[in-house]
Amino acid sequence: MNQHQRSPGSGFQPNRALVLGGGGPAVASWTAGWWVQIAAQADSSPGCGTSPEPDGWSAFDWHHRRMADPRPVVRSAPTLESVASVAGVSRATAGRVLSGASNVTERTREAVLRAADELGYVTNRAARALMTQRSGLIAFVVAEPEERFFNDPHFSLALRGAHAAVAKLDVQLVFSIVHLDADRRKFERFARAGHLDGAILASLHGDHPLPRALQAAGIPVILMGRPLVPVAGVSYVSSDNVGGGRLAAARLADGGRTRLATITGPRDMTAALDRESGFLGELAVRGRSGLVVEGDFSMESGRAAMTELLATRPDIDGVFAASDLMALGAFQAITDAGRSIPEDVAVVGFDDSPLAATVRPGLTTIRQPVVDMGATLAQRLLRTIEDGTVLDPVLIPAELVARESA
Amino acid sequence: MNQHQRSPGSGFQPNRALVLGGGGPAVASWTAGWWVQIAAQADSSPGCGTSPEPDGWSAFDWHHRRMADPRPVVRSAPTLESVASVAGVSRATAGRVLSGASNVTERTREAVLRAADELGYVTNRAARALMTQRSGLIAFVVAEPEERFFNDPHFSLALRGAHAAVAKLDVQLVFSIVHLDADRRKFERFARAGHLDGAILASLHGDHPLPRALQAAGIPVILMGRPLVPVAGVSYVSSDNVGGGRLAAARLADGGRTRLATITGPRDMTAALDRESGFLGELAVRGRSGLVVEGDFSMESGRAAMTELLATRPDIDGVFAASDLMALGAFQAITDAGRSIPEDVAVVGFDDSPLAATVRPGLTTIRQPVVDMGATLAQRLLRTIEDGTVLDPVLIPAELVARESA
DNA sequence: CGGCGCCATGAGAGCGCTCTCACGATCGAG
DNA sequence: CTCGATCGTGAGAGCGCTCTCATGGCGCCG
Repeated sequence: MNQHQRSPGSGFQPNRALVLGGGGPAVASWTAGWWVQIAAQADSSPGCGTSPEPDGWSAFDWHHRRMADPRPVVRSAPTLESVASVAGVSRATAGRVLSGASNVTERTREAVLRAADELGYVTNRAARALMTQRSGLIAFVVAEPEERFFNDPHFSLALRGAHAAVAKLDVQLVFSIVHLDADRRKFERFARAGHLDGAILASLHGDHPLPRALQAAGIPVILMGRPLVPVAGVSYVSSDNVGGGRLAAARLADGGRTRLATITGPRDMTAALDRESGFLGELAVRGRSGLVVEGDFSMESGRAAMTELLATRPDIDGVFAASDLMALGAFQAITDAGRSIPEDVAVVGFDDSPLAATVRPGLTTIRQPVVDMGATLAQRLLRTIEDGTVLDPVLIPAELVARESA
Repeated sequence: MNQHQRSPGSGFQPNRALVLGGGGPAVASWTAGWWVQIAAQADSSPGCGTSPEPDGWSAFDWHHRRMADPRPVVRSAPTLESVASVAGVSRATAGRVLSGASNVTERTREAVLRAADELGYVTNRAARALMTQRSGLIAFVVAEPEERFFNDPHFSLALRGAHAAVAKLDVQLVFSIVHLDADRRKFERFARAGHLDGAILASLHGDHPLPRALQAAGIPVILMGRPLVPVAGVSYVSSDNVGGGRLAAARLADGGRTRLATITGPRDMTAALDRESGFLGELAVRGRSGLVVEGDFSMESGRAAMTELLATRPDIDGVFAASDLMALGAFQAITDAGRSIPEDVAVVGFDDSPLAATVRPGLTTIRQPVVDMGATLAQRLLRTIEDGTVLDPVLIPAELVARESA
């Protein structure tokens, strides 16, 4: 269906990755402010024309190589010691000032700060971590196949919220996708070895072992979405999926639609189950019922489910898709079947993803404030890290965003 | 335009975040495998009903609090020392085995490995980092406002590629958005303090100071996209934007379109400039010319630009938008103007983002293999970190993906 | 059989920091 | 003026690891 045609390159060169000459010396030998590295064995192999391989190091080799590396690395980052000597005080006192302790004369305080500023001193995190058992690192972990994460704006929006919440603090976000069991074990090792201060876990299917494992390793955890099986001591932040499902049902019913259906998410996630039960529950309250087809939150599954629905019940006139992506898939199926939205079939989605507003007709959907959720997750996790308090789970209200599709 | 309507909550409660009782003890006091934390002052404040604030800690406070925290943290993670004693060897020998050095008898080797396995030993990264000056951390930095990052799939796809490339190694990705100057300084501090091993910088506008700053701090850097101003010792990976622009022009011209225009990206980025010059260059070769309107890669700017173009030259029949998002914006403007795609106006985008295939009509676009680029960036950065070699910049060919819109 | 070299191992010195403890100076109370 | 409390400061002990250097055992050559 799609024709592909290779680009000729700027100068119409042959069909492969181009390597540009120049643009910087091939051998590094630069000098830094307070750090000097000297590239020893040049090996400025000019080629590497095709995709450069990471020549299959294992994690093991990576460190091994470093050890074997004869390159002289001159350390010269300013240390607390040097700050102290410049300021004419002891290391202890300098440390006191820099970590904000009281019990310091204003005079010495100023002297130390001036010295630190002058030297461009920055606390060495490794050393600090070694003492404090705190790394200043929080992980944002997604337990989905990579494609899913990146196709669904949902996760990256949550990541954004978490990043924003953490941005002001001296905490950094480590990003990880943990899909396979091997990934998970690798991540667990990292968490334990890296003194990861805590982790936000998003999109856990079924009874995923990760929360329990991290918990057991003494690492505070918070979940995005209610877990299928509760884990003691692990809190979560979820949107009000049941309420959202209800809103969707009400919207369709109030709009006069009578032959209704829902395309659910994967049944091993509470988000899917709750949206479904909210939808069906609200219909039941109104003395109605609806068809149910299972999807997996992806656009393709939405299209397939809708196609199936249209085949089963050609007179269907209202659909609630448990994600916007599935709703858009449904859009395609409906259009392909020659029907129109919303005249023939009304569609309600879930998420209010950026796409919802841009498609035509605009997608009526249930908004869950994902960015806020991400921020809330980070904030509460920090709280738990700080003093061990495990806050109660939070349910964030969903709201209907009415556009043209229903 | 959009009506909003609040969700009633599962139980039709009032209009605010709901706090659930239960779901885990409010006070943490759990015991870990080899790590015990005891939550001292309970303060299980049940409220936090609205959006919980991070009660304004500075980076400073965060660590200060920790210091002031009287909570007894019993360290009991197995150390190299304990592994050694279990295996009946010295710490040095245990270390040798665990870091893969040779010069160890098979017998002792096995003994150490068994002991390590038994104790669930994991190398303490802080301690290792302190010695090796290597953190095992690589940053993926985006120098854009947050919205941009998250609205444009481009970046997250690159992040995905980088993550994939790094996943096998014992290296973790630190994710950061650096937009404001304050962000940048904070990040620089982190980089220097955290012994960040290297950084991938994406989407730099103009002559951004970050690469130079990191470079000066001795931290290897690689750029996604050619920088406007070259930085000595800093390599990059870019798609062949000029070639891509040419392909777009050729496609439109070959399709018989004669009244052409391009919607460019922001002129402070080479990606935008190169696509534009490729497009105009190819037209020039064919003895033609085209209108130019500047956008900023976002959908909204594409819509605005297209609206402007249609007003200026109502008879326009072919447009090259320098990003898919802008192309979709153009779609809207064209449709809103009552014209049809591709009959009245043909549109070519750039990126082949996931959206391109799903819109109707399908968007003809220039594919740049962003995921691969992300991976390549990570691989080359690792190479530089490893031995100081700065590889030559790489240009990755773009290719035309033909769909219905042109 | 003495001596040389090689090799596996252990002892120990830090990496840069935090934090405890001891010490001298200052101060108010008796 | 003396005594204990208070306070700012310095000395120093590690955190857990890597890596250098010394050591002692063994094989090999002369």
